[in-house]
Amino acid sequence: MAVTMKDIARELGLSVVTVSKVIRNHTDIGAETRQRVLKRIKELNYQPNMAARALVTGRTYSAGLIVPDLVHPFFAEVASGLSDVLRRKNYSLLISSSEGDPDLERQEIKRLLSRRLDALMIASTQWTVESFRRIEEQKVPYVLLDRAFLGLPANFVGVDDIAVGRLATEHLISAGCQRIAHIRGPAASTAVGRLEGYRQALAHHDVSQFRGYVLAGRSADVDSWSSGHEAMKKLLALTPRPDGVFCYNDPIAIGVIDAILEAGLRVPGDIAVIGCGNLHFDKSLRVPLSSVDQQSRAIGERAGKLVLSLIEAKVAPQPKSIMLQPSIVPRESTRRPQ
Amino acid sequence: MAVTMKDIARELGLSVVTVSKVIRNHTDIGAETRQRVLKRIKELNYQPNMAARALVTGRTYSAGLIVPDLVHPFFAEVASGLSDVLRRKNYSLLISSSEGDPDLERQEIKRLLSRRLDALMIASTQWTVESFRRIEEQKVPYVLLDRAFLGLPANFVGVDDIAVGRLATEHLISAGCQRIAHIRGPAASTAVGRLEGYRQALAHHDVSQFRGYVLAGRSADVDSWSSGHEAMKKLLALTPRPDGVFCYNDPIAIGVIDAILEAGLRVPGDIAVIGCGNLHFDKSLRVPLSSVDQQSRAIGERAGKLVLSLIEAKVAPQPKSIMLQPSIVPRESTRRPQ
DNA sequence: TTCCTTTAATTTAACGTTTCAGCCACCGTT
DNA sequence: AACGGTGGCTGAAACGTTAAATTAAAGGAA
Repeated sequence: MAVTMKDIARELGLSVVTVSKVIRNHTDIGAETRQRVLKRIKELNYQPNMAARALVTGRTYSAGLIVPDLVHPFFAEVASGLSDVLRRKNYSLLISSSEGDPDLERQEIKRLLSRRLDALMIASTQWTVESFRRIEEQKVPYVLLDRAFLGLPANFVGVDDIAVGRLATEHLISAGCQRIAHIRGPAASTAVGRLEGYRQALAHHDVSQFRGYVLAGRSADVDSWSSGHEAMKKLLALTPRPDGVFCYNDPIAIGVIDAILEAGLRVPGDIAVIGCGNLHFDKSLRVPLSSVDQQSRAIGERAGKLVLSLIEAKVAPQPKSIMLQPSIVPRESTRRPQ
Repeated sequence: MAVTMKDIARELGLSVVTVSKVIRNHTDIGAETRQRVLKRIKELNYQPNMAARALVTGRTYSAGLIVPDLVHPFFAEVASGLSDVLRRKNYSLLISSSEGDPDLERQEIKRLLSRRLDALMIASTQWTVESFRRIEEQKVPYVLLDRAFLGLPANFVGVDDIAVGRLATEHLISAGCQRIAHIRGPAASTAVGRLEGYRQALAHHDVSQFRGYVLAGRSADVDSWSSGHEAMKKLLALTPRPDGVFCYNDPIAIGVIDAILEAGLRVPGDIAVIGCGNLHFDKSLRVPLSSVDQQSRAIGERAGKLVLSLIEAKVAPQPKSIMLQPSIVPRESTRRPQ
């Protein structure tokens, strides 16, 4: 079917090995021969068969990425940054979605492992570390994205979630809020970290903590909006009523704002709101939304560089944890006169 | 390194072929032998080496997707739908981004072809059909997504763009608009189709067309917002001023709305606005945005089914063009008292 | 008994590369 | 003239699998 080295070698009266060496830029080929081969390669539009190459070298020049949701802007940006870095080094990227389902995720890990990828990157929705042991057995380097696992010494790239919680809460405090609630995310490390940062900030600045001020958004990513909307209705029923809300992510924050407005209150006048994710359209919302930037794209880029270095390394180096620092993007939803 | 068939065969005193046949469910294996093999496979967590399999069968069980921008919700949803369909049939998906750059796209096509993928799907940013000829030469089935090429009889899955333009424009007409402007997209088939639909609707309903009412957004996807914002400022300077604007996509529409509000006018009171894409957050915008739903996810799913059928087919069937029908999602930005 | 069929396995050869170990001719030394 | 080095190339083997052809043994029909 497609052109092979053998075809080229036969045509030019050379051995296959010679052609192979030209392609891989070996030095022990004469200038004239090299030119002849290159010329013919161009003419025939020859492309090496990566499957064959992979078989003998054991390297596929491709990496896998498993995310819970491709459509979520955070993961889309991570994927984009990643793909950018890998492309430059001639790596391909296999992307698959776990749909937030741990079983599906395990299955995908298995599938990707059977493709003998050079590395795996996973934003995991698992509860246990069993899958990762599997990966380690196969000696495939892997990097956890966004969500870390306590007690699993693995490579990790993500944002510093404690800092996220701390910055957001301090931002509300400096906007003059006195009664700050938090709508937290699901039981992953990210939500735990942000909650911890929230607590730290309140404690550090001597801001009172009230009963019932920390609520869990129902289901994390599936329709965050209604999750935030519901939670905010509960918060509005409390006495004293919060005057600031830090939300696990932006879609939740949007639901929260909608609930506040529906109740006839103003944002940020009565209640200030901050989210996390810094989505593109935050500035065009009914109330432009203050948010914490998670450095999504940078996470992808750093992860890309990290896996490339892992692949190059002959022996597996000590696992590395890369924590990126978040930053506040203030907008209308927290702009209050002091 | 990893477990191979040879290992299993040796341990059980069988030939490699027997093991291979068990894995592929061949009938000519005794029940007892089959059980022994399966048991050992489980225990060792054996996974077939896809590279080796691909080498001999010529099929990689993977497909490639090239999009201009992974972060764009439209392509993210297409990818998501696609990945869903392919996963069910045990296919993997290689995704790469062309960043909207035709040269990069050509390069990515080359890269993916050298991986001997079973099929390719491309939302192309090219001007010429040369790349596609290349793909045809290699006899790899491919499907164009979203953007078609006049005179290239290729498989295509996308929305009916003329219908998009027609529906949007008719929606504005039925909202009582008399002077309808259009901010069009770049020179791809999608923008051409939507413009055509806009023209058809105006003609069909005897609505006047005014000089300067069709503007091109500067650069398509790169910062559509400011593109829409700028264009709208030009439209506001015209006499007569438009009372309805149909925008190529939602980000442009958001920029348009912002420009209108900045000018001290009301949406939809003074000017109604409709976009295209039906993005998730449309309902939470400053002015909830009416939009045309493009069926992004369905496009991905249909494309997935189409490529699967192309892969199964022994001879390349007649190219098939699948046009999905768009639908209007009315919201505040076009809600006008008659 | 002999011959044919069926079942359950095996042997051999490919797939398209890379790796490794040579080989040969030529050159400059001594 | 013999030697060693070097530049430029080749042959054989391997990577892990599947496809095609073959064999061995057992069972059934004549």
